Amino acid sequence: MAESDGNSAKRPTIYDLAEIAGTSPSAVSSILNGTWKKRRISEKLAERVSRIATEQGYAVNLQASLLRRERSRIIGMIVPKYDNRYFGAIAEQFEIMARARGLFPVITCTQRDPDLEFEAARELISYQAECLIVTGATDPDRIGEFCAAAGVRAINLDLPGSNAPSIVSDNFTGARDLTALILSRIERDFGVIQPLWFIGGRGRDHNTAERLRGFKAAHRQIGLSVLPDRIIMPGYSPHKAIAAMGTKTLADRSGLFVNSTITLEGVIHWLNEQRHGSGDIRLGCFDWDPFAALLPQNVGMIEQNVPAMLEATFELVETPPTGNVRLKIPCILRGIDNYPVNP
Amino acid sequence: MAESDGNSAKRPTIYDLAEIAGTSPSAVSSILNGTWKKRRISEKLAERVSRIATEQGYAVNLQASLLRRERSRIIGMIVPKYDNRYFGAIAEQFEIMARARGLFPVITCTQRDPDLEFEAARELISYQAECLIVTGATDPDRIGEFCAAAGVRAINLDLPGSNAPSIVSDNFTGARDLTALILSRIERDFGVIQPLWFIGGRGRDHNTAERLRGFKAAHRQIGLSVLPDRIIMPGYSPHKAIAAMGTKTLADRSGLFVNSTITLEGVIHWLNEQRHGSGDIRLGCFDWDPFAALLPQNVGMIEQNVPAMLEATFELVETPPTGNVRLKIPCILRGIDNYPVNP
DNA sequence: CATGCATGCTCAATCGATGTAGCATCGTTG
DNA sequence: CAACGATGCTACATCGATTGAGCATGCATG
Repeated sequence: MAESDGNSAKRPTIYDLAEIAGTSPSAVSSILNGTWKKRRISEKLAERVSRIATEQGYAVNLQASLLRRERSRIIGMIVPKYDNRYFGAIAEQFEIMARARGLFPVITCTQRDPDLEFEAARELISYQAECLIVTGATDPDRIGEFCAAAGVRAINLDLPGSNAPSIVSDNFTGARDLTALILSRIERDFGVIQPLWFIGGRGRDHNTAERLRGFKAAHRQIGLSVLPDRIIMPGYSPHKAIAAMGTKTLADRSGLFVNSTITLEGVIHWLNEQRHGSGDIRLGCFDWDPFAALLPQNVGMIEQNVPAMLEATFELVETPPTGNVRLKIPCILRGIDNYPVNP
Repeated sequence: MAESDGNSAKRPTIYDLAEIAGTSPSAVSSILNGTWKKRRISEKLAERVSRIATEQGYAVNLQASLLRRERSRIIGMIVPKYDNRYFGAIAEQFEIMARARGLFPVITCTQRDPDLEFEAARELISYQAECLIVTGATDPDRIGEFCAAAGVRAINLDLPGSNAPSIVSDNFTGARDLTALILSRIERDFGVIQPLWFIGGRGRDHNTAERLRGFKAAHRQIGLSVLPDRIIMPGYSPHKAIAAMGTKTLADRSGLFVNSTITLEGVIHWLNEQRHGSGDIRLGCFDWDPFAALLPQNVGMIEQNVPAMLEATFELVETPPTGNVRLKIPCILRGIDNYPVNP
């Protein structure tokens, strides 16, 4: 970044304002931080100093202020991506709810990169965050360990860890219900009962494992067993999904369980290329997207209950739990009955 | 937030580490911030202190560090929402590019609320941000004025202001080209040449005004004039779009210019309710969304060139311009030819 | 053996805001 | 008129990291 011009005035401090107003820095400080009544500063001086502060474009130096205060009221969050509705909603709701509680939210995006996750966590702690919400981290325990050593509280959101309280969706039940829905729609629309494909995610990832467990449970419930070669876990990005599916052939009347909206992008791309565009496929997707819901093949989406998850998060923030809780928040199944695709 | 437990150790400082290591705080400081070679600290001591720092979970207190340093390297950004691909991409790219330049990005989301925008800007300046990227602000000049008074550089992104350099998409050309595309598709698919509807945004909003200008220019180009009662500007949110359209009747073979993906959500909802689902409508939308692109009625989307916009932004960050530049970044028209909707 | 220089550290002032302790002035009361 | 309380301020230490100045030691050189 360019050095600030020599001529452009430096940011004014309480010492500058005190000199202009002909008073002391202490008075200025207490006037600007609202404690002036308690300190018996006259209304007259308070008004004059406030006016000068506005004129000079004063903004408190939080570095200095927070250094002196015992609490920062900063609450940090790391999120992996901003490229889908789920994490977007988490970030937005988090900021709103934090502000409503008089806290200062700071969010950092970490690109699903374990090292960047760790560096970002360290950075937020350096900012004196009093609490860290670790969202969708690939290695939450590494961060949890550091937080513990630094004496900062950590809460895992979306993906659980073993050394800090965790709040996750009930992935098993959500996936089981979505799988059951897809299976029943295939039967209704195509008249066939057959195992589905599972596409997206990583096998070591807790949520993917849980969803696969739900996926299998729903199959078992109607006497089907899952075919191992129909489980494709190449990660989350669209192009990885496309590459992984490139090797497969998908019969008509197939059903797909798609593990995330970002994977769904790749899946749809692939289906369109394979001329599977129309009525010969049914799919459901874990996570909600308003436009994806309109895809003609789509029979249902799982919406994770972001407000409930964050409500639970802030409850843990406000009253730290004893022991290592793991909360499961039920998901919302949004069944879809789009216009008929087989006219 | 709950007070930190009395028993949990406070965060260690360089003084704590110095005592443990049996050395001075200065030595510890220089070892941990990388200036120790210049200060002729022995490798042996450096290693020992580093080890102790790791053991103790030390993280530098940025409040103290930044207070002393002359530069913060913090670069702030405010964005209105995280609920669409455009702002999500801006936020994500901004963080990546800032980090690549050795800067510390801090982003705040302001809900399109002018007061919150201003408060957030003030807060970022209080964090000692050296530069503020003001994205999609409803009142950028208010923030620009404050930044000028505080001696902090501001750059307007997405929506222009009059007192700071601005980087905006070429909304006029983008809208004109998209409008021309929709008009030509209506002629091709329906055999009619008629004015389109314009839906979404606010009339006083610069981008909406520019897009409307492009919308009108494209009509003029083929000898049509725009009908004033077909211009609906109720804001951006889906439910506002639905409410505003509730009063209108849309003939078959109509064409719609939709001003944002978030408005499009409401439009699609309304169309489906009105049983306009299938092949009797064509629309185009300003802003890109991968799933919205698959809507059968959709004939094209404008993708704003986020990488180019941020490239230009960081160029301004690095070499502050003289005078009040306003850069226009061309958009990308993504024409879509979805599977036939009139089988 | 005095001098110079390199090595390996420590000391202390500093950044800006905060808050406790304290000072000066004024009016009131016994 | 002394004592006291209220009013309206100021002085100063403090938070943790940084950094220029400086100190002590060891070794080499004339």
